[in-house]
Amino acid sequence: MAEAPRYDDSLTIALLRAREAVTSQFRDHVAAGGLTLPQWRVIRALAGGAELDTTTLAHRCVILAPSLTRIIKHLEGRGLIEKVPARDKRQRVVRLTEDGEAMFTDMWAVSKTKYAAIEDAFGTEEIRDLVDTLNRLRAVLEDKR
Amino acid sequence: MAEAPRYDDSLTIALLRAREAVTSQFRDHVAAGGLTLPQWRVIRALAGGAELDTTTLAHRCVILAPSLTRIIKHLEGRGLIEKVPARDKRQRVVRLTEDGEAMFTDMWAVSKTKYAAIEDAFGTEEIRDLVDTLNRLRAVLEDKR
DNA sequence: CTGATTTAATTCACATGTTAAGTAATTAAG
DNA sequence: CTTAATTACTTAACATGTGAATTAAATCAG
Repeated sequence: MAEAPRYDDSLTIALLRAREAVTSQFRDHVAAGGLTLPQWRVIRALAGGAELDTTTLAHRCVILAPSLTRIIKHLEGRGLIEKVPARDKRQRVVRLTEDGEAMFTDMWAVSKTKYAAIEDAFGTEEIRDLVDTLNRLRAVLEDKR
Repeated sequence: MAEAPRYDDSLTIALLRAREAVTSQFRDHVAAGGLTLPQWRVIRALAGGAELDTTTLAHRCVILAPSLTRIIKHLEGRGLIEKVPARDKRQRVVRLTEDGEAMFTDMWAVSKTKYAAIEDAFGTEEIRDLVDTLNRLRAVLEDKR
């Protein structure tokens, strides 16, 4: 019989739980605006007039291309984003509509306070260190591939 | 126009990316065994003869109950896990079959080396600190609710 | 310029995430 | 003992995750 792995120590599990703990702080607020968290990440990435293609958006929002295709279709149908003509006709470039910018502005105000509450609870510097550590870990693993 | 949020600094994004970077180290190996990562987490949680109910399993594997219902059905259909009669007839208690234990033993050997490779690349102590930090963050946020 | 290759998205198929509603068994109130 | 409340899952419906195949446009080789 194999040794029983210790699961509480697992980096994978810790990351899953921490991600859930953090994102759940925002989920209800975002849902109140009729958005899911991935949809909100897209809105946020486009805020301030940015015009981004699908590949860039997918990377910044950490969403896979097939999911992003569906999300863009959804948000476009709701009138929150719109297509922008692109030189390269393979690309789909999008930006927020006026309604989309308004939606962002409304929700961002509250979202900021929720992020601030997390910083208050855990420590601003500790969070900065954590983000730095996570990014270094990612860099190391991506080099390994 | 709203201020453009800085996305690279976002704790949420950093967690998403780090989780993806870590889990992707295991995905191909697990897929070679015909399993998904959530399915593998269930196998792993049951390794060594453990008999666990759905609620415990869901918590340990960080899988929501509806997903776990499907996963259990799937793994049972493949003959990797089996039901165990429970006193409380509301509960669904499961354990690995012989095939399931064999599957775990085979895959765990390689999985361990992959985890060790991550520790080599990033530092065993750094990872322990990171896991600790993630768990403290989670504890703080869960208290806040 | 033509055909082969590469790139950017989309579509497809299936698995999981997520919330809400439903079902059956257990426990608690009286 | 009987009923109300709770608990443990399950089911349903929709959104996203994931890998493979497809389509269309741009680029490259000759």
